[in-house]
Amino acid sequence: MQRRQGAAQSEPRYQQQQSGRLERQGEIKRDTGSESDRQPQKPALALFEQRPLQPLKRMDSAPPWPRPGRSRRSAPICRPARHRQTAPCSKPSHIFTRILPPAGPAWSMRRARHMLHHSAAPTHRIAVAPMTSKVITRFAPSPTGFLHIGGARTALFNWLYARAHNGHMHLRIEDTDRSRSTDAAVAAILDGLDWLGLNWDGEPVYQHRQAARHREIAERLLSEGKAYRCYCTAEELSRKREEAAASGGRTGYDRTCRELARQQDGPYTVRFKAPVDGETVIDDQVQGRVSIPNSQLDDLVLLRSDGTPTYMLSVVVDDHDMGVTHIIRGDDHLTNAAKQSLIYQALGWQIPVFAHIPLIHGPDGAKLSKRHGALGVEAYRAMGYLPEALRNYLVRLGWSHGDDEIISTAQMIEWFGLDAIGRAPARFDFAKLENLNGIYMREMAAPDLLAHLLAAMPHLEGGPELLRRIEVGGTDSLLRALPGLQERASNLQALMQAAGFLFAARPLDIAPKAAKALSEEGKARLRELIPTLEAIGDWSKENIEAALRHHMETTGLKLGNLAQPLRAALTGSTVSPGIFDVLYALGKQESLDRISDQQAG
RNA sequence: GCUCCGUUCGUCUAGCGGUCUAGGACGCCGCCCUCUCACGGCGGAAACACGGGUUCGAGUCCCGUACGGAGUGCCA
Repeated sequence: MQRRQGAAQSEPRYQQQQSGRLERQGEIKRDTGSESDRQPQKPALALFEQRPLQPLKRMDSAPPWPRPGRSRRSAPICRPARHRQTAPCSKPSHIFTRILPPAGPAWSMRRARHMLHHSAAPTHRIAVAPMTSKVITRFAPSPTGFLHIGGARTALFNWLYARAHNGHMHLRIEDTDRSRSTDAAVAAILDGLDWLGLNWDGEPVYQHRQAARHREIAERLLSEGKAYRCYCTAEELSRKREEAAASGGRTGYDRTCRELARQQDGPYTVRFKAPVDGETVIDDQVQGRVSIPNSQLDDLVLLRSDGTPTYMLSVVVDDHDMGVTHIIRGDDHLTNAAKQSLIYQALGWQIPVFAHIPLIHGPDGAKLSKRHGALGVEAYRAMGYLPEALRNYLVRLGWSHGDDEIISTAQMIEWFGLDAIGRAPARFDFAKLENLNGIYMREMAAPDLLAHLLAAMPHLEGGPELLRRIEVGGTDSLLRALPGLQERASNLQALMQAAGFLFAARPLDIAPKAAKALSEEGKARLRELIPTLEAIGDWSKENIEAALRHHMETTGLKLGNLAQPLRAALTGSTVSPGIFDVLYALGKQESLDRISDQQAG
């Protein structure tokens, strides 16, 4: 599965183990009540002893059996070990791997950026264990709001996993709750994924359209005696729940209707007949082996009293029908996985591989709320972040590959694996995103950055207006200014604002601070400079700089004395790219005109 | 309440029983570069939640405590 290369010789045994593990998934351990009948938990050590003895330390390849997870309390034997660096690389090193010193001092960011800039798509795919079936993941958002950042990361992980295994990622819109689903939300999700570059395979599946199929499965369960009709009303249920909560008892359904002898009149829901005792085990690729007492699992509702299917039924049926092999989703679904396992079993269907990833928290450690960061991805676009930077930031939230920070999408696909996902929730940190975005912006070739900027401008604050001005003035000056601009901005919004002076109407508005530089003395210096500038034939950066430096030599001025008034006159601000760059970007005529404006004013 | 999950610098993380005097990144502080602002370079402060246990040896394994999170719907 998410094995990496380097352990080919131990593959068969691993496979065996793997399938054995899969079979155990979702199994129900019947609790007979008598101590002697109870299956004793096999200690980890006993399992090891059954295996051929091999030295545990310093192995050249990963051990063929799963090793204990980090702090798995229930059963520390299920999680495939992380073995990232333990296996020797059999394939030609990837560029990043190659330049990473094994244990040396930190390599410079400059070097990282260089690599980022020059890295090509990997030519060698990682060797993965042969799959019995193609990997199919899915992203299944409910269209009750925008695509928030946590959902975006879930989508990313699913996308990455599918791409890494040459599989497919499907998109399913979970809209079984018709009253809360909106078309606008669906559009926002599609648009958000599109912007983030997370393309899905095939057509999106709209869950509510499968309702007939879901109902059919519920009927089947009913006829097989694995589900039953429940005539309790919603009011009764909520009253019982409140009472139970008040008395500190179990809050689940009390199973009043489970053993009803015959059908009654009136509306009913269809409930799943869940096992009452024992426990359900799920083998999670991230959380490890988790067992949940069946007493915690309810006789959940499959069909509402109006005949519509609930989420719990729909996911199982759809995931099965869509051939989903790996379910990667937020760990708020962990207990659902147990419930769903029971349904899979009742239906005799193969249980997919589960991977429940921890949620993203806000800066204060609490669950993300709209107040702090649970913005839709379109908000990140509006703040001027690059999709590839956001992807890089997101993938590092909970997943890591050694000390690597700058990870191109091609590298993510090559390196991504479920085994390197952490179990602790991460907090969202704008400062780091901003930094990452700046790195990506600086590394981008000017024409590419220009394309990104232009595409983002309709979404930026003040972007549409500037866009109109750019349409009139053309992008030539912008393209010339970009190299100087791009290393001064860490998001497109700031970049756009910094570029604003290029398209400002004459005479410029001069900021108060800048006005100070345009004292009488400053203006006089500019006046003296005019002939020098006029004399420049070929308006190239080199010529401009040479002319200015010559001018300083003859006048005895320092660059600082000249640059600030010039900057003020040219940009109306005290902050701008290097003054030679500004002159070059603006062009000869515009530069001279702006200087003249100040002489008049 | 019950069930499940988690806890390494402020934040994201590396760590797979000895190589940990705990590494990297962001942020912060200082210095350098410099025409402004940035970029960049160099340096610094900063963490194994707590208590037991296992072991010759624990950040790493086990148990407990504290704290945090999730679930506990005719929501998804």
